[in-house]
Amino acid sequence: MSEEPKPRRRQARGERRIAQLLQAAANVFCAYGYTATSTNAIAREASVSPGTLYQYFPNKEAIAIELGERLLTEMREAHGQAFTPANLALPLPEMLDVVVDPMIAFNCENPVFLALMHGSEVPGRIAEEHDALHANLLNSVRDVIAHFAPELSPEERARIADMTFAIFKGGLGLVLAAPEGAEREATIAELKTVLLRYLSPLVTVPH
Amino acid sequence: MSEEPKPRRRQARGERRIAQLLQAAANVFCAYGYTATSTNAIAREASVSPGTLYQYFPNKEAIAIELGERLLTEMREAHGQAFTPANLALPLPEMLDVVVDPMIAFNCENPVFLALMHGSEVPGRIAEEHDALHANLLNSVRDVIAHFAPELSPEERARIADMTFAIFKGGLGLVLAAPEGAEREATIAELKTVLLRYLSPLVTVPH
DNA sequence: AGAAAACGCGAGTGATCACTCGTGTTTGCC
DNA sequence: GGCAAACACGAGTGATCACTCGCGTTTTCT
Repeated sequence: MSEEPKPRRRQARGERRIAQLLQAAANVFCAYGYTATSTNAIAREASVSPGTLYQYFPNKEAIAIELGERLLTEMREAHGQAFTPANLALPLPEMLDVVVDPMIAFNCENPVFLALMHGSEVPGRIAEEHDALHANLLNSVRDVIAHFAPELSPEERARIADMTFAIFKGGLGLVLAAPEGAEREATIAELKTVLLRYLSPLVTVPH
Repeated sequence: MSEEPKPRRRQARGERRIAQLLQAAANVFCAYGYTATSTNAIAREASVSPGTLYQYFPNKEAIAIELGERLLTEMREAHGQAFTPANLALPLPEMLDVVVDPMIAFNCENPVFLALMHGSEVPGRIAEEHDALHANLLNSVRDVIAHFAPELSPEERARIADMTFAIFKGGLGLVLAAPEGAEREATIAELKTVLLRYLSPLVTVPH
């Protein structure tokens, strides 16, 4: 039961290669999907030989795992910053702004996140972690809804949270498809309008 | 320029095999996705040898094409029945019922449709046909919105139609994920609530 | 400087997959 | 019944892909 069976000494060059390989993997995963992407294609995108790739990752799945874990960590940070008690106390329209904007921004900067998390073709490990994150996000949304409409039954709250999240995911796809600039901003505004119109009739607590 | 280069005489048994193979393909595509599905797996699911499969389809892509075309034809029928002038003249809540219900029903009966049309891993031919269908559906939605809110600018209408469709797709995923029965019905009702609350403030024409 | 270890390479290897082919069986037609 | 065509089979084939290995280069440590 040794704690560190492989205390591999890694040089700065190695860390750079890993980042470079993960960036290349993100690009090709984004373009062709996980299954259709070959490890040689990742190496080529990174301008590196296949052998070099396998110096840093034991197999193809590990690349997606590492990429997924880094993205999930970032996502959890964005999630934590978005769903703070202070933000939750805001009136509904402002609350939507401070919760939706960071989530949108994260996905705009990391389009591979959706690509990896969405497909059912991803390795099991990521799917599990994604499910956990998904459950966490849903719980946060449930809490928000409970805060604005405490008299709803848990079943109703759960259903509304599911629907709210589904709307967000659908709108997110539109936002990512829109060209950056005014059109994207308009799409984001429209998404917030949808959420506001859906949720505001539920509010029974004055702010 | 002969019109029928291969007037293959097909027996009833052959037609049955084709249907059987397409059904099997639908099952495995649905479970594992197009890319991860092997032709041998399709043949096995259909209790048939690989050679038999290739008697009816020239290659793997052709299976997805044929399946996709049959589904698209059915979908177009459902679409045509849903967006009739008579239905369009209904008040908004009833209009939502008669348009949303057939679309939901089709996707519940053919879950492989979403699986094939959604992934970017599908062969190009289906993606093209799907884009065409998508554009048609969007146009129909735009017409509906123009009917209820004629004073909106075309850009606004387009954006609202895009968002409406995105909401529907997101909600559709939830509906398919819900177990059949009361829970699914409740999810469908919730989806209609979303659409109603989003669209009703736009209505400026009395019915 | 010199040794050890990390880095880097790319042809090679075994497995898997889409697809074929030679052969045997069933069906439709006279 | 008998013939031709459609149907059915499954081991085999070439290509592709994930992954390896032997060897040369660069970095780090003393």
